Amino acid sequence: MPELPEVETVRLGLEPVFTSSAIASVELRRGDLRFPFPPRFAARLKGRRARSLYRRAKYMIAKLDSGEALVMHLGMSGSFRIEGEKSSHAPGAFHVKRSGAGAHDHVVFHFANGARVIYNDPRRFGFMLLEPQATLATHPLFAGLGIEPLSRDLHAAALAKAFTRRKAPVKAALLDQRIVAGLGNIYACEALHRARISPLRAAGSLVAKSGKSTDALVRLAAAIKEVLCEAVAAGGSTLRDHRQADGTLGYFQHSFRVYDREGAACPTPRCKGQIARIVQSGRSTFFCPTCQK
DNA sequence: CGCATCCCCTGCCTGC
DNA sequence: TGCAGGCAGGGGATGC
Repeated sequence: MPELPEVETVRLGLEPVFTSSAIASVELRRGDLRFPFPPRFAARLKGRRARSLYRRAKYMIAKLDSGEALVMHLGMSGSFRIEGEKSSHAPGAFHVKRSGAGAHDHVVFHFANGARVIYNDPRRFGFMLLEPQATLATHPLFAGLGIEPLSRDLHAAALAKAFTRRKAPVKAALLDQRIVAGLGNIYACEALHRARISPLRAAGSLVAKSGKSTDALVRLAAAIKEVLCEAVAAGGSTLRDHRQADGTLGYFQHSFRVYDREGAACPTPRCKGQIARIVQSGRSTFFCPTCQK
């Protein structure tokens, strides 16, 4: 389920576990997810401790005290859950699940303090890698990544530069990881609606002749940040509730203005339009043909 | 090179 | 009730 806000929520939940205790052992329940696990995956993690857990696009990266980086991607259906963690919430309660392996539990990290982090992924589009920290930036998965959408690097001029002469629809351009890294299908739709830009417009048509940015790109850059920030805040709330550290959608899904709302009235004030669904690059696009131009 | 299509895999929902 | 078909939030490979 994860898009960037969900990955960020998962990262926030996992960070204290990964950085406060060493990995005692790792159980692999199968040899591969999307890719085979790296050679000696469990052995290279045993005894290691993470100095940090950060996010780039939709990747989570744990910097280990061995000099290696554990890279984790949730794909379409990956999630983590935490078990066996001491909680200040319910002192004395036996809330620790004695679960046997659930279906599709593929990896279990056992930590020295007794916590377990379990990776579950029915579709197995997720993956984990172990790479030297020093060369991570040049790894094929990371070398070509575009602008981090929640950073200061995302602004109208940067979008103008990236969109110049691009004939692909702006929706496709927003999903291109080489342009904006980590914006997924839902939030691309949501951002375009908030910016009142049609997903069908050629990306290059949003750039001024001079190559400079336009009002539309100013709105788009702001809309991307705004919708992601709101979703991260919503995910963070559910995390603080201690209900889901697992990356399923938080209640922000109830705030979608267009995604999965085909046929509904456009939520833009005074707009009489109706949300439409089309397919672009093989993926659903939801938008309002009336107010998105 | 830029862009569209297809595919990896499983689960869930819809319609017959 | 069962079953077939379509669809899913990611992203890489392929081919035009």
